[in-house]
Amino acid sequence: MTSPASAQDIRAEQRIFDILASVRVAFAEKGFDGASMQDLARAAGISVGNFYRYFPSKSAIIDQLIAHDLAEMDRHFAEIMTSPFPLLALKQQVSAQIQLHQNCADGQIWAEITASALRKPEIARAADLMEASITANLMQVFARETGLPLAEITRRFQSHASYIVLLVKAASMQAPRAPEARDALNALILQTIDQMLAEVARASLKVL
Amino acid sequence: MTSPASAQDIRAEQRIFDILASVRVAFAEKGFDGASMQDLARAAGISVGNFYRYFPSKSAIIDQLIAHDLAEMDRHFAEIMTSPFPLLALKQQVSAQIQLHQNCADGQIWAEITASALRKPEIARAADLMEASITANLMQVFARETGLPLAEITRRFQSHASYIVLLVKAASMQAPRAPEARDALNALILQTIDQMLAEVARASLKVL
DNA sequence: AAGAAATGAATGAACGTTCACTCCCGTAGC
DNA sequence: GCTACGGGAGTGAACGTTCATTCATTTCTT
Repeated sequence: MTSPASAQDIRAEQRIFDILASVRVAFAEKGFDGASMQDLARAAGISVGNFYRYFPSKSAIIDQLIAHDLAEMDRHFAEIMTSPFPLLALKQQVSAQIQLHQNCADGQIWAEITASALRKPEIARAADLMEASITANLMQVFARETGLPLAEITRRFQSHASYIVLLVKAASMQAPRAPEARDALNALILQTIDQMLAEVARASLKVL
Repeated sequence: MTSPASAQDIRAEQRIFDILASVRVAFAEKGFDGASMQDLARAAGISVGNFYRYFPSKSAIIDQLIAHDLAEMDRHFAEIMTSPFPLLALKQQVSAQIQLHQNCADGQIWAEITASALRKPEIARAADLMEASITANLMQVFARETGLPLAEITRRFQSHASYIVLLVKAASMQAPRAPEARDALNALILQTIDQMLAEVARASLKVL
């Protein structure tokens, strides 16, 4: 942070934070293309014109929304890393995320990001950055848990990390279904994730 | 089929088939909302106005596109069921699909369907129908392989089928990445699918 | 009063859809 | 053999609407 961050700036930042939270719902309901500026304005409770005081364009809103999600994800990982058993904390976090994402709008946003990342280079860049950040964080957790050097962890378990990301994303993007069917499916997904993490944990035992 | 299906009707059907194939690319490139009728017309090589001689509206095009995909999927399953070892044939089919979908536009279309199914009820209905059809087909394959009654198969392995569908979808929706990373990830996904199918196969051994 | 915050009507472009029209080809009348 | 004609195939300009964006204006805050 290079700026002095006056109280005014902080208030503006908080405002942007709030607006993004409101806007997220509108985007989830209608999609990035489908939601008009009117929709976003209505959702955020401000006028259309006022939007352009906070964001230079509609696509900038989307960019910041994704960046905001990335920051939050980093915060989660920071929490995980402070835990005495990071792998366990990770498991709990993941399990909670899968349950949670299906209830709030996050799954729809992820689906939207995934779809538009495949055709809009700018969003693809943001999505790649997010995946890279998450897998890098996972590498940190793995390294911490196993005591192995980061380079070796990366070489051996990068794909495991990518797979976990894929599974969490896919789980959150699920269409709503009957509770028992959803629970059974979630269980299978979590089982696979556990397997991946178990493979990582096993790598550390060999060292011990 | 109740209609006599004159030669003219057949030609029109073929025309629609061709148009859908062209339109699929345009939708993949710009998304369902992002692709304008002008874009679709250009992709199909016909005028905008002429489109409305074949489809009553833009959303009808999307509906028929999905219906067309479902029909093709059913054809694949019919092929699998004629094999002497359906489970093996299924494995090969799935493996091929995962490799293939990432190369052609199918992954982007799936992502688009997934995203818009979460917010447009009509598309959600079509997507549900597709998932139901695929899992039903998988149940048939499982029943054929294990010799167990369909009801028991469904009770025990419905979630396995849903999980396989989820994995194949997620695999095809992957953002492009380095070949070795992609292959490693695909291997993990296929490993999980193999596990699911192995669980099904094990059910039949208990009977023998 | 001064400046920041917020408004919503105005703007031109682009949207999905329609429609009056041309083109083409097989056939009937002469 | 030539012409007139019916109708399906195809066109692209025009329609009303909605879009993202701008800006002159008003409302808050201090």
